[in-house]
Amino acid sequence: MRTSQLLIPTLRQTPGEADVVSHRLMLRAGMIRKTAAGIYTYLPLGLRVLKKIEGIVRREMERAGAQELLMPILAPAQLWRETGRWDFYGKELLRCRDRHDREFCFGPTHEEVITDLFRREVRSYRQLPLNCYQIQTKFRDEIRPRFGLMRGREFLMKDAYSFDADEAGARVSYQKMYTAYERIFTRCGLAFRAVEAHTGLIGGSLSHEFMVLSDTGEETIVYDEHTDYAANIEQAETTPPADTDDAAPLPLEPVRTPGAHTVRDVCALLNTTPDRLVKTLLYQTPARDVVAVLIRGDHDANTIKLARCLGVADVTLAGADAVLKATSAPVGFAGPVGLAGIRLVADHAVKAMRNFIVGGNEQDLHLRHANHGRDFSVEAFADLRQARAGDPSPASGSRLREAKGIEVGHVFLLGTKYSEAMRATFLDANGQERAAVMGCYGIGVSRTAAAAIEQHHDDRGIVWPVPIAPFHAHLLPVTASEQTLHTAGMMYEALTEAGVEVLWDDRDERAGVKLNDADLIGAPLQILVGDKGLARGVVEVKRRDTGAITELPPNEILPHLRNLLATHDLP
RNA sequence: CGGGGCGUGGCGCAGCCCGGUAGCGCGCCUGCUUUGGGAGCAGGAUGUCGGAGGUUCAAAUCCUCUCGCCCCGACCA
Repeated sequence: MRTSQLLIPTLRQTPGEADVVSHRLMLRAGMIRKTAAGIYTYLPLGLRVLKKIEGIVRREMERAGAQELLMPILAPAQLWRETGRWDFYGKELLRCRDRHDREFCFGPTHEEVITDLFRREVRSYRQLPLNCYQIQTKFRDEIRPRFGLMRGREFLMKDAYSFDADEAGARVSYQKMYTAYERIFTRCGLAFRAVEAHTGLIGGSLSHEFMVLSDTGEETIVYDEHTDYAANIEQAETTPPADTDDAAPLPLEPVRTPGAHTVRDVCALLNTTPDRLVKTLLYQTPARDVVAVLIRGDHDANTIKLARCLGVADVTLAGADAVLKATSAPVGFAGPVGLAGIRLVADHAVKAMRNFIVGGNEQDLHLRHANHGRDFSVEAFADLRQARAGDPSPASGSRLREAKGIEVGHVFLLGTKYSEAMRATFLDANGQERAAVMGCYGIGVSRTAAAAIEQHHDDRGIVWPVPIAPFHAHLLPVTASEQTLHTAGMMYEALTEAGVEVLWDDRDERAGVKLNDADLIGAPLQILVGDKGLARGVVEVKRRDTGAITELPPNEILPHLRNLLATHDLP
């Protein structure tokens, strides 16, 4: 296509709203423009990239046996009430009413709608397994949209839903999607890692996230260098210390700790280290009950694990007044000894400790040489802390490492959560009615575009991987002579005819402007046509990634381009 | 929702503290010269200073309210 006929409003300066690389470059390259907070218009260049990613996703979905359909963007409240998510999903679910005052929501995900379709249309096990997907705009009313397309409110997503007759079949479907995702992100040219994940608002029993590795990622993952083990840090299991401290119990001893309400303060005052302390954290459940959890001083609590252990939907850190009420002390002095009337659980690292320091449930008081079993008892020891780099890997025991990632895909084995709630059943071979076993599988298409830029850029602009580049080649006449323009025109026709996606910069601009825009836009190859080269009968093919230039006669360029575009050493 | 910050021409910003009727760079338009990494000269256009109210002889500037946006946090897939 010709630049003069496309809306590609490149910017020299970065608009003030953009902070992260992908956001900045997408604005500057004229790919997107903001319409409202977290809501963007895709300009021609941006849309071409989305279409490229969609194409890869479609091919791999079809290969894995999924079929495409398209569900509505609005869903009736009634369906969401059936699964309880109308209330449970919270403010992220954008709701509206029609002229008859009927309630609807903008679909943030489509389990309800697809399950409704399934229960209406599928009767027999003979129709299973079934896997349907769509590529559609989703809306989630995020608390804080940010980073451009990385966390928008409106975004493009591929979501797939599988229905199987039994758990074993569902696991096969899950594995097929997992494999398809690996192929998709590999084909997009991304360095990624599949990690064990928690299931959040979607629910289910087994889940993996596909993380594009990038320092700007919002997620932290831990991984084992020596095995396949990798997990979202929120999900990663921790193992209890191998050795139990076998010191003889010493008598419990109160110690004054004026003003020391943090682990650090107490350690400084008592000349010890955080791993000799046990902090008592108070949380509130949705039912407003206060619960206490014991965590070693150098560890952090994991609220997802805690909520799971307590059997509640979620927990939030208790406020100062709730702490005062439960412990009769200000924040910073809570302890398990003599703490009555509330549930008390402990991280399994605490089980191995002896003679540790705890809060005294009184202002400016701590207790030394506390021991569980003797001075207090807990309801349960469990994995309740956040994993961190250096922890032993659950797979090999070697030390876990940490990395940042951008979640671009997420697969869930749902089980029968939705099919039971919505009575999505079928008759099995014995004529028995059974609930379908489901899985669901999402890919953030627009987020993938942003993640690709985070991973593939330099200080001049975007460096697109070939499969998702908006154009393969950028044709740049760098002089204004008749000869140059004529040659460029001929090459444009010939290359386009041959199926190469060429963006022809036919603007009346200086070479510098064109070259800078080309670097910004980031097509993998640039074709420079100018008087200098033509005097020797050649044009130049320049790789965007390495800057390497090859000189060739115009009529020999096609095979060279094809070769470059096909090789994997391009980004 | 808590904390911080910002709304001044298409973009980036100054001016605000200390009120006197708006300026710079880039871009845009015209002409001439230039033309292989964001040209030079000359001329020109573009601003309800986010909105409403108030104080004042006078408000971009001070006060109140309001809308929008960005960053950090809480939150989330």
